[in-house]
Amino acid sequence: MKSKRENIKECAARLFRQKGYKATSMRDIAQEVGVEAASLYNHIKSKHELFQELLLQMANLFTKGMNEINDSSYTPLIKLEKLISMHVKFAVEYTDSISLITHEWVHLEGNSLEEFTELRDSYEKKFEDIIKDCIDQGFFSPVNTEIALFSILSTLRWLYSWYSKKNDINPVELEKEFIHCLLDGLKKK
Amino acid sequence: MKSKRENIKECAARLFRQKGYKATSMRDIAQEVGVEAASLYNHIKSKHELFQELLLQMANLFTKGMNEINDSSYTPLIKLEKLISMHVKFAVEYTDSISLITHEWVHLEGNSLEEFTELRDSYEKKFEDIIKDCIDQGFFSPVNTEIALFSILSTLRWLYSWYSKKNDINPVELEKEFIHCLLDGLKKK
DNA sequence: GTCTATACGCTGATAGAC
DNA sequence: GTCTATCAGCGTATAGAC
Repeated sequence: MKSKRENIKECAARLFRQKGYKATSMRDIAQEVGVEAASLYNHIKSKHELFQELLLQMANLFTKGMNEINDSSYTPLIKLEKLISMHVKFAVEYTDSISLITHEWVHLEGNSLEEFTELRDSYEKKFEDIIKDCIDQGFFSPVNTEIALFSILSTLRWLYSWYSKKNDINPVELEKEFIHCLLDGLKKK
Repeated sequence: MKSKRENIKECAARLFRQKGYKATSMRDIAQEVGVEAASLYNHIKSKHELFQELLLQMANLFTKGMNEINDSSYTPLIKLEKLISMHVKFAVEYTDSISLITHEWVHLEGNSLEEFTELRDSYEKKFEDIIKDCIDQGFFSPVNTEIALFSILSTLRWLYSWYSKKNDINPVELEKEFIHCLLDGLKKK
């Protein structure tokens, strides 16, 4: 059974995604939940708390997934495949919250902004290191790792929007296509 | 000499990018320009007019560029290279306004929203058709054109943010790297 | 826990003096 | 064209009855 608080968070995520954080009012959220705005404050402290919780939860999920994959004994190439698979999985499972990571994080304030950007930067660094390993170990031809990272991450970040347009697509199929499309171009011939 | 109106638009674009459209107030813009908020209304009709002008201007630039390239007699592969080159050029030249295209267009209203999405959809369709031509004429191996389009466009859409982080990079070099990175993976071996 | 009532700051925009 | 003064409306959030 979903708690009232969980329900509020889901409604908020949906609206934040559709209209943006700043353009979504507490009255909007209340209407979506089916109560008056004042009642929301029995379950949450503020609008911003709601927002930062959504964002940091996602950032922590990605960090946890990255650490598990990175600490494994897979080859770096397999690690990249696992990472892509994780992004596809999250895009399907958390379509709304995940959109906030790409678009709305600028509205974070204070500690939560700092925490978020640290998690993100550290994630990106680990991702790039794995690409470097792929080159060092002869899986990839030598490319500009920064551009390769940037290109892969950009595509993965837009996955959620693309998936919501075409949700007739089988996630397993999607994953296969993406691994092929993002990695095969980098491989040594 | 820059008109006052042009100056207001530039200041607004910078702030819309940094804080988002909804979070930027007319008083913010006025401060950046160096006047009182009321004075802005001698040059513009409303905040939204300012916003939609910035967005539609960029959308029309892209459409114009696409049409010129598409109507040329280049091979589809060269057309793609020209398109990437155009994206790099615009990302360098219009860094602020271009960010609005990716992030802030949801705040468009009425006719301007309709006009914008039509321009964007038509742009994407033409882009995909060129990719299809590349496959048909044997430049690319047969791939899922939708995913290829999506992957290329996602990367190009993030160019501006990446470029603002690393503006020590030579745009000409950048262009070469991107053409290599985005197209070589698709080519027939 | 939910409601109604309300505080009060900030918003986009206008009126009218200079 | 720019300013000061001002408006009506909406924003988040709280107080207190039930």
